[in-house]
Amino acid sequence: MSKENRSRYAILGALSIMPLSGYGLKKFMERSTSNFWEENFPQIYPTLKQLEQEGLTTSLLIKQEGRQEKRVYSLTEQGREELDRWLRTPPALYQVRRNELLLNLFFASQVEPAITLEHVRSYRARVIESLKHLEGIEQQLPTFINESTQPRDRQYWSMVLSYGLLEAKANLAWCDEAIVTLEQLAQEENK
Amino acid sequence: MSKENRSRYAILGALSIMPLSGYGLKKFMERSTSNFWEENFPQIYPTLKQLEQEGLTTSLLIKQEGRQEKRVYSLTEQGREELDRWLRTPPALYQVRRNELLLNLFFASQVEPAITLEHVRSYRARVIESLKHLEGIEQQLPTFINESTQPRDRQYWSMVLSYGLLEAKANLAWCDEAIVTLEQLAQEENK
DNA sequence: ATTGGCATGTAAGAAGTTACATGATTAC
DNA sequence: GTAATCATGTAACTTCTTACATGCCAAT
Repeated sequence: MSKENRSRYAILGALSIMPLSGYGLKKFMERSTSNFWEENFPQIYPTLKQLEQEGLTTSLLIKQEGRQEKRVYSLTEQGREELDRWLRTPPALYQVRRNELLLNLFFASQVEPAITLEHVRSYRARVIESLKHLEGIEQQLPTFINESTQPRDRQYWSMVLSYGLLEAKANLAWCDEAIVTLEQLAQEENK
Repeated sequence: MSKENRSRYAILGALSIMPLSGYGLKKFMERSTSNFWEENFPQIYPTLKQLEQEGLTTSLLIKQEGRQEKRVYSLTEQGREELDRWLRTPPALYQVRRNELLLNLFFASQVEPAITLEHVRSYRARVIESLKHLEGIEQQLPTFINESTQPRDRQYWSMVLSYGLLEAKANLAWCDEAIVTLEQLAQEENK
């Protein structure tokens, strides 16, 4: 439909690994791509319907014992082609990602350094959390592969993971540096 | 008005450094915060009007020789308080930033490694560009200060800059690592 | 003449988030 | 009984981007 809608490709990509229901798609993303890509239900369900209308997916109602039936989607040949076409297209231009912490810091000379120090400290805590999360995934990668049909995915997934790890480590290093600076500024204030 | 609208604060922040017109605001952001925060005209002009209605800014029509007159906005006392209140609020929770390159890589086992290699190479070129840009700003920082009224900004701005530099260097290191891996995968394909 | 910078906006559409709405089963 | 997980969606709203629209001045 639209040119910029990349949710389609996230969904086509996931379905290329295994057929999934809307709910299953969300769970799949939470387990795998959540560090750099997520979709919510209000995006997933309408998109799945639309993809089916366009002939890129087909769905089957699966009956389950003691549980609500679910509609499981899989890629059609056309869907695979569309995914392939997108994979060959250079990813969108570097778009400025907004960073509210940096925006805050940019104007932070107007409040006491102790305030900003707190902001950076809690950011640091989140970076640590995210780093631990990624290291957890790193150890589970070999297991993750068994579930997947394509063993070649492993190398790609570990590249993606490495991106996150390097970035998190850089962020952590920055936090430590910034905290030292802010502690000094806070001390100077108290004199 | 709304809870999540942070464009307001980017604008209030910029005006706290110096009074600016809508056009001037855009230029100011391009020169300073563009690596982590940008606003477009369709956001800037309506927001400025709204801020004035709320009493957070006041404006003056400035006549210029041989040029169209401009409306220059500055913060009111109330505007300063609103900015101060925001500066004291912890920046929004870590929100997942979508990364289309990583999404592409995650599913990239389905195309030839040479394709993905090209994507990473052009990403690398953009990282290098951005790194050079940041290093340029680093050298201009002392000059930048003279224009500003608040000399204390310098330390904060250099912290913000350092964030960008560390991140860009981490991204670059990742690119080099990924390129080696992809070159190997591409060679294996050719055997 | 034509490009680039200064200057201000509107309209329309796309994208994304939050809240709402429902209901079954399983584990504690 | 109550929280968590499975399961599917809609409505409303906010936010953001692109395209459109205009016009002056300075420099090449």
